[in-house]
Amino acid sequence: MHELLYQKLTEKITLNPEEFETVKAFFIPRTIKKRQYLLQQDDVAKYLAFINRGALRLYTLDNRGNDISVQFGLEGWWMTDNYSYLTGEPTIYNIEALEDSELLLMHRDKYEQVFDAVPKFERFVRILLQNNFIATQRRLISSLSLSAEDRYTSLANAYPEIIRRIPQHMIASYLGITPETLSRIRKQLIKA
Amino acid sequence: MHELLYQKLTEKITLNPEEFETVKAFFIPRTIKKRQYLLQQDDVAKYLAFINRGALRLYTLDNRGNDISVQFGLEGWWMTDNYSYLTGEPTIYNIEALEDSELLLMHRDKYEQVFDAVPKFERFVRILLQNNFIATQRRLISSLSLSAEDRYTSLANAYPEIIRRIPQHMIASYLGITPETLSRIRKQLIKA
DNA sequence: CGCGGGTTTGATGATGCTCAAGCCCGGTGG
DNA sequence: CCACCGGGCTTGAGCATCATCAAACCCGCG
Repeated sequence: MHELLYQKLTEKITLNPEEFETVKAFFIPRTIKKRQYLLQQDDVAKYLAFINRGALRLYTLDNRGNDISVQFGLEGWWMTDNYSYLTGEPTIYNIEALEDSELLLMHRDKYEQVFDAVPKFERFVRILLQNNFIATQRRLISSLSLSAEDRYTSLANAYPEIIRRIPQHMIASYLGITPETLSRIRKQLIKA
Repeated sequence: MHELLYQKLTEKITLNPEEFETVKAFFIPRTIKKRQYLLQQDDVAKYLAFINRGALRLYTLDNRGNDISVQFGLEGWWMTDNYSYLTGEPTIYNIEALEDSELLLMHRDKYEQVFDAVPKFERFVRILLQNNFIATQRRLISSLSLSAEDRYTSLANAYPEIIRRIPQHMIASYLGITPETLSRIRKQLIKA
């Protein structure tokens, strides 16, 4: 159950067995079925989720009620609304399960405690935040400078797994285009 | 010279006079003239800059050579390429002065040392990174969901100072539109 | 005074949206 | 086991938004 977590942590920081056991004890395993929610708008993000198996989506609604996919998560990825999780303010996001999923959850009450118990874990979380920031900035630049087709192909090259497992209309909203446009782009690409 | 820095730090963390003196000693004052560069593509971001006076712009070139404004900075703001600054990898960005500016610079060699000397400062930097991430995510959502006109008006409402002091074609590239389109949008808005 | 970069204006065209309809396919109930 | 939904994907036609290209204008600076 915790092998993937161990692998992902030790990619970024070195942990001896006792330290890993300590960190591990802070996580609550939970399964969540397709279409269930881990977080809903106006609630506080109580959990930081590590995805052991399955697929999640973080999205929000714009002022016209359109659904915008902000982030997807697959095995080995982390999901939460960092802002709400860290500040305790209500969130503007929703996190839903797109497949039956196994999660490891860390409650926000424990957040400071883990850092005291295993200081290296704080470094890990900072690296995670940092990487999220960099990835979001790059995505912003592509959304400002690339055509819809280029944005799709670069997503498909970087994360083929996302294309395979995530419904198309959600990928469309992630790219900032309509489902119709994405359908036409795919048709174009198959011909070429 | 350091009043604005003091003010900005104490908005987020509490520092006693000695602690502030310690932090202050880590910064190098530097003036930079309009059109000079603080950072150029393929270099390593050696400095984290606090803007005491003036205006800076962080931008990059897309694959067609178009200039994209990623971030602006005015008095009281911080500028660097966090990725390059923290990892030591070469940057893909440029930072140029749009006005004659006064900066307070912290060299990346000192970065870990300040944290040892004044641990609270680390908290400050994390809050800064965090806020950058949240702001970038929000901007991504607007760029995916709002029209060019709505993006312009919300920027103008949130940061009128930016509109006043930054050349129009740079604001256009920040919004992901051409200078011509921005000119027409402004004309429209004046009529209404 | 004239040069040159930035902004404006106009005409045209491409990209992607909207609205509407049909299709495909998996899930549900008879 | 089959028929019938219903959601998601596709297709088409017309349209809005924004880009491109070209030219004129404006104004600060040398």
